[in-house]
Amino acid sequence: MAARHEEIAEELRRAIDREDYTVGSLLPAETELAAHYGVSRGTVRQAIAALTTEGLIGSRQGARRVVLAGRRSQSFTELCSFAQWAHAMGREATGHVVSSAYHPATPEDSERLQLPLGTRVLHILRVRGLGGRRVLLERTVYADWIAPAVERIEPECPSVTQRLYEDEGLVFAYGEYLIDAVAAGAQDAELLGVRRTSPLLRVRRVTTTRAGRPVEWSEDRYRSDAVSFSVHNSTGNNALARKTGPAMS
Amino acid sequence: MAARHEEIAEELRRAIDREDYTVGSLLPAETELAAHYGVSRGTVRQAIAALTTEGLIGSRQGARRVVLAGRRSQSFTELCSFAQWAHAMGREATGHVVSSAYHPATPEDSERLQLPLGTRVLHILRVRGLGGRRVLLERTVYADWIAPAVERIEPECPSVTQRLYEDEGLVFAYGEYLIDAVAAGAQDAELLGVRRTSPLLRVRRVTTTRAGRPVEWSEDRYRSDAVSFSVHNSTGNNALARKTGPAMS
DNA sequence: GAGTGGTCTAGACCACAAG
DNA sequence: TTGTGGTCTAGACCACTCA
Repeated sequence: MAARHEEIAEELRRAIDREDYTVGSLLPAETELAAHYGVSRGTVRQAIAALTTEGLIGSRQGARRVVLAGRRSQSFTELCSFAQWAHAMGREATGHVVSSAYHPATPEDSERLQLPLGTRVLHILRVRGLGGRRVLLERTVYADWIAPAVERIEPECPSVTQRLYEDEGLVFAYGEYLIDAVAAGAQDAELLGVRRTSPLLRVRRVTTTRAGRPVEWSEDRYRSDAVSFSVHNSTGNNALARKTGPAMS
Repeated sequence: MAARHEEIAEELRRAIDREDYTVGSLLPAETELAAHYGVSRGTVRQAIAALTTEGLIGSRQGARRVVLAGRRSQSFTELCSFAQWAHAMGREATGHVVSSAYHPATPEDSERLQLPLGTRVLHILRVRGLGGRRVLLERTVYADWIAPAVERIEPECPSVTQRLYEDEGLVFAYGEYLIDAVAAGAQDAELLGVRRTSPLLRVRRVTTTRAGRPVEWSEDRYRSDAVSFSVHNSTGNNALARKTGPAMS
């Protein structure tokens, strides 16, 4: 059973999706919503806070809240799991392990995974497909404590994330993403079926458990004609930041 | 005077920056913090909610909160304003208008800026520099109601955002960003001083006022060796989403 | 000036984690 | 079992927007 504030948040999202509240229109006052749902004002505010961080509505003291966007963003799970994302869109995801090997943790591995230098970590190179087309190259490094479970997964498994949840109860809870563009190298070009020097969208990410323990870090390269990323941002919720690249520092 | 919960949030951020609380360590309990700051538990929770959406700390029911990251993300203002971002890093930003012209709003303009089809909107192409290097090409479309104010700004003005605030009191409050990679075209290559087909990071964005009124939309192309973007995300705060590109739809 | 959201309190009960 | 965060309430006062 979900919390009452989550139910209310979900009802409001649906109402926005249904265009009961169109983009640019005003939401009812907190007190009206509280009366309508039979809850206290605090609970309504909690529901509304969720929609605010999702970028769906905006507010200013003294004025009614405004509907900013109508599209529902996907859950964190769908962001972490390529297969679950594909499934939510009604498409089929494939996965294929190109190589898999243990290496001692480099200083970079060590810092990102919070492991001692030299710990044996598992490097895996995967090609991921969407609807029959190769769209993504994943170069992933797994922490030593999860590596054995990853190794037990068959090479063609479409959803590693789901398998790690089913087999180990492992849940991804936090992620940090660094996004830029790179030219396809020889290996990228061959595995993705694009020309060398084609532009690719690169995402370097670290994913951790609910307890803050890093599980994996990965460098993902997407075909730029197949995938893009979207971010909602506001004065009250600055999840996105611009960084200088290596050539500027 | 800032709200008490903001002061507390700021103190906690500084404590994390100072490494009084190191990454991976536990935060004091809510009740302890409430007693320490002499406020109620609700106020502490409000402060902590801010750090949570910033991706600095994580929490699970029943366990103490965990410090997830130490780096402070930049404000929304610094994301919107290239010049203010540069200034915060101790660098100098430049701007140069290459072309400026009115055009009737296309269906695309009309939808993104929520204006009637055919409204005369202002198209501006700018090259932005950072520390003497050209790093960004902005192709921006301004809504009719702000265009006259934009036209009055001199072509070499380093910060359009700041001028619009000073002259018009205009504040950017919400943004939606769509990020992917493209190959540099002939004009891109010439204006940015890179080879044709070089990978560029493309950001298409719409920015709106606090009242939810769209001000501008822009297609920005960054030299991929100069700039990247970072996003914090979690189960409770999914600002980031993956999208299929045109070639997949 | 009326209405609205922002802030803060003080207390209650529950669900979950960890020893 | 104990402590923790998660949920919810009922009320108060303030700051701001808008007619």
